[in-house]
Amino acid sequence: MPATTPAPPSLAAPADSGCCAPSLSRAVAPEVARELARSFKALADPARVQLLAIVATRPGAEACVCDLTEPVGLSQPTVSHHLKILTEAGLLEREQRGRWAYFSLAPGALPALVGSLSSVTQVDGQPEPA
Amino acid sequence: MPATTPAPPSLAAPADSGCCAPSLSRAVAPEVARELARSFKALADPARVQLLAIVATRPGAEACVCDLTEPVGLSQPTVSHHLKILTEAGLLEREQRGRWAYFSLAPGALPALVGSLSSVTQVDGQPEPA
DNA sequence: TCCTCACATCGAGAGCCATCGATACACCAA
DNA sequence: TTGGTGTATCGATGGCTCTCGATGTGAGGA
Repeated sequence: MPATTPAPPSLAAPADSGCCAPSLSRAVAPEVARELARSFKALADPARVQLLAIVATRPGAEACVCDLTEPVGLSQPTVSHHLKILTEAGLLEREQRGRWAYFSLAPGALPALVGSLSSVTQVDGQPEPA
Repeated sequence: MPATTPAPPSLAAPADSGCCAPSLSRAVAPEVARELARSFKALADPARVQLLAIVATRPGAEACVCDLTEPVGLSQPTVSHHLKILTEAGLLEREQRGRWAYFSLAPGALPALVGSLSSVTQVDGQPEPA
């Protein structure tokens, strides 16, 4: 919808200045943004999304590495690498059980991430129906 | 909880095979995972998280490029680059208005992304209280 | 004790990405 | 038409990351 409004900037800025209001800014602290981005980076790989999904849909919601290499079609070191990233991001939990390392969804991690994103973008209360 | 269970794998697998069940897999289609990862990759940069937050918290929930360069502390070409990535990911909408390009949150984009993630990881119904 | 197995780490190579200055493009005003 | 201004694109560069084979590590079983 290319509205044909001439030039009224987002808020009450002097007509001359065009747009570029005085910069209220600081909508989100840089550290918060960095932390959020760090979490999303953990989700920014197809293999890791698949790993999360496979772990989540397993009976008991847990899986060992050998359960995961075949479905994602990657080598064992690579899968181990991705699992480490997911664990360090707090999305998975690791539990050594004998020779096997079991990975499970970290309870509440994803909802917390979603909540942070929502609060930062102010869409938590009103999910902006399409 | 480091349970000391000897070796009972996640589900009913033959004792000899250890773990590595027959691979039910296909918890999520590769294309779906790729698409989800693509969206999250757009959020996997602190500058882009900040941009989203700034746009969202602006009165009118829109901003032009010149509104954004200063708060994020990046050059105009770099901000333009990030905005393009967010737009191509469907998270922002671009509207040319005279000389200015206004960016606003794409309605429903973030909730949809959150929904996809939740359905893939099966945590939508039960948010797994910590 | 020795072997086997599951997993992590190491080191290397290839590709991707964030960032910038320079520049091109589009639009408006005079 | 000309000049000024807001944005997008281009090309280069440095850093990051995905991936693998090889190897190390620790736990169980014979």
